[in-house]
Amino acid sequence: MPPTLVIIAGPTASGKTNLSIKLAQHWKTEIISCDSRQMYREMSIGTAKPDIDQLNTISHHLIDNLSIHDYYSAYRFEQDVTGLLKHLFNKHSLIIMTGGTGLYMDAIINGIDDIPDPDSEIRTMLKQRYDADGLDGLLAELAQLDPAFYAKVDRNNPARVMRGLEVCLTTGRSFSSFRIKQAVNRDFDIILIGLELPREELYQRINLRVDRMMEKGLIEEAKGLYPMKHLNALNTVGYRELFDMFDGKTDLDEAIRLIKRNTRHYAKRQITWNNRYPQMKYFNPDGFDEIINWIDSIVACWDKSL
RNA sequence: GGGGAGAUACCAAAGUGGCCAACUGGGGCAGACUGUAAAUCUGUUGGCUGACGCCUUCGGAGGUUCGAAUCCUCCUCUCCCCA
Repeated sequence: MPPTLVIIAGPTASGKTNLSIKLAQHWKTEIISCDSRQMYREMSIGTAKPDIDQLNTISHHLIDNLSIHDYYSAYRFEQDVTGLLKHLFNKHSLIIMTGGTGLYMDAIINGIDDIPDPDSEIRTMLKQRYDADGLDGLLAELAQLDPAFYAKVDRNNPARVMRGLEVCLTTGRSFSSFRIKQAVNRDFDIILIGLELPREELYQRINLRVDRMMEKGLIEEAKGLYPMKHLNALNTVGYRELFDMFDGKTDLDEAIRLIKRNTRHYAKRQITWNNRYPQMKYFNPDGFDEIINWIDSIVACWDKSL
């Protein structure tokens, strides 16, 4: 059997965590998290991390490995995961990766070009320019420095425009010149499993989970992080709505309403993202046996062809 | 019982004779996305159509008008105030 990475994808609250742990127990293997927020050790309740028992049952990687003050990126994730896998495949022929961060997942599936980390001062400067003067000046500069990228960026999207610029300004080269979509050859196989629920049911689960987070003390957790609210890691559903409440912009009921709504929106974006993978095979999160059978059948097929 | 206000699309709410299939917000739906991505951005939301366009809408029934969500009459319902 060739080394195999089974990726469990699906929108938030679709049951990825529980299912992955059951699968990991079945195969006696380990789990790599693919979740941009569960990496931060300062956040727990609002990111729906696996609980202590779950973490003790199965060993998880890339959870609590960062501080909210740290720099991180999809490229670093790709480096971290490929490094980890090299090591883990010595112990297991099958590894599970679970999580909802589409871009990170994509960095593993399709690879991601090697682009230098941006200079943090340049990043800050661009943000300040944007806040002060808006997008027009930045767009004009981007058109100069990288006409090819300028031609296809979404010019309404400040994040995209600033990203292009920060690379141009940091490296002295055009952003486009780095974005070559270099094909990757992984020395392992990937099986993509998507979890799917009727929309209505998914939304119910989301609403319920938010209520549970509140019961577990999300407000307290957010309160502790409030002084750092400007950090990007804290620009996260469940936290920023509470920060607004602390600022007196909303009351508690409204904050909860918004957390639920924004989580639903987030789930929808994840579903849309996953649609880009025609090879993704969808299952109901309760379909444990079907999933096992499906994966076994694929692996058996590969074994035969070897 | 008397007086007043109002009924608009999934919800809220503008519109007060033609520019209205109807502002706006919410909610929904759909999409883009190679770097802090739980982020950031876009489209759409009466029906049919690829499109031109056509059809049915603004509580109900009539009426006035070349033309009505908008004016008139009656009816139904809701809300508020006084009793």
